[in-house]
Amino acid sequence: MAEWVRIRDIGNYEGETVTLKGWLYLRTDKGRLKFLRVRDGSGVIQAVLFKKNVSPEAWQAADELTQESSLIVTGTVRADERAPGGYELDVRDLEVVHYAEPDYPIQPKEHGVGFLMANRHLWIRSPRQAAILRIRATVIRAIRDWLDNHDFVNVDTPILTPAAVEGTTTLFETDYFGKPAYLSQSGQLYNEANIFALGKVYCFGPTFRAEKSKTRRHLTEFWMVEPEMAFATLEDVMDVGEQMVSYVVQTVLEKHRRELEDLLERDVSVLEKITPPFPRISYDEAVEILHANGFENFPWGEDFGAPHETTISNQFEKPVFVYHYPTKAKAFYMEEVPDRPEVCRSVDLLAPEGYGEIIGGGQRIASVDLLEQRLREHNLPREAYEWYIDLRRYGSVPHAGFGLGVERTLAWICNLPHVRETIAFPRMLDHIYP
RNA sequence: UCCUCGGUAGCUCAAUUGGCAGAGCGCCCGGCUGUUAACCGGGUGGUUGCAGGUUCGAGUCCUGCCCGGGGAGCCA
Repeated sequence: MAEWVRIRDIGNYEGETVTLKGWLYLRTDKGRLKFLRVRDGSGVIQAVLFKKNVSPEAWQAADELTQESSLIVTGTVRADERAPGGYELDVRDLEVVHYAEPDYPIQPKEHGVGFLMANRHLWIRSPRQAAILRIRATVIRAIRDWLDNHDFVNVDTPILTPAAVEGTTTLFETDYFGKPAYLSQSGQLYNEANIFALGKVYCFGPTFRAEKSKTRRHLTEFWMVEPEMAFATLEDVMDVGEQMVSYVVQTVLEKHRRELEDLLERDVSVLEKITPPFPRISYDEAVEILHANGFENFPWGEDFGAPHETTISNQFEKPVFVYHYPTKAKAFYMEEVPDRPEVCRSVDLLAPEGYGEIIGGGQRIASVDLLEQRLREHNLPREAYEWYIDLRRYGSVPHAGFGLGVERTLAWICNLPHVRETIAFPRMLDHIYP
């Protein structure tokens, strides 16, 4: 057998005889000539069989190949403009590992999303879905690389959390040795403890929200990276956010330009513009934009819904930071703006093209008194927060952080209609199979 | 939870005013040395989501239920 190579690297082997191991994606017979579209997880290539060039056994084997059969092919790599991808394999030998049963449900044609989701375990084999999953891996790695290279320490925060931190209506409850426990919605509060040990930290893991949300932007289980920094302010959050997001986008462009253009039909020119700095506007300015663009009656003080976010982000080519939200519209731990307590030092980053909020964060309350006041205002059980209050009692510092949602970021970069395509097995309201 | 659209062959869909259940793809058989979701010929394929009702007659009309898509609300 010749050297086993990956299809992605096939251009390095022009004129050489190589072996590929993969699955049959598509077959076209033309008499004594067969075209086999073979994929191996790294890419797809067209293998060409001429009857006169292979053994009768190999020809017979190829004749009986069904879609998704696994196979090993050996042949010569040849550049050919007629082949998708520019290279094809002139097959000399073919071995079938397993004949797939002839009723593989997913055809290379249009299918409904309900059918595809029911067959998600097979759908991920299609080139477009596999490309998204490869880009997802690049996004995650780029995030980690950027943070690791900027002195952030990765500290894992717990997924099982104790009772009733902020009400249980949006938390998944589980049984913890006879007591209720809840799947984590965020690692932020634990991150705030970790920065006092390590300065700058991040956690990166799955988070769970039991919200009855049924939109293109919501999953019940999704992945979030949450950096947190000691001796930091709202402005530091925006600085880090725009640097990190830009690095992620440019890294994806560098590694996946061809997949973005060919498989995802992404206009990469809009991604090329994603470089620092990002526009920064206040909540007040955002409300003015709404008033001038069809939402004349939007009341100051309300949080933005999806149509509002889209209208605001459509004013810009880059993601836009919106800061200083009304204090009442945000979480209890947000630091207030000096001399203007009705707004807080919070920030959201809205992705372009209507993809919504991909970052939410801000500066945290540093004072014991203000934190205790906020806990009372929000009717939160003080005993559950004793440890959190301690952080303000022993060397409190200004600190800030944010969370970035992997799936929404990926949906935006890949220009996907729905976040369900950004993860291999999405968990949604009413969908937990397969 | 609310609004809205939908459910017909394995898939994507059609079926006029209530009047014979259809096509393409897939799959099976045959043909073709450059196909790009090939093409040509033949074959295969149905509890019209479920239950009830109106009617000589229901995929079509009515009632209830189930399931799915899109959106809203919700959303550290």
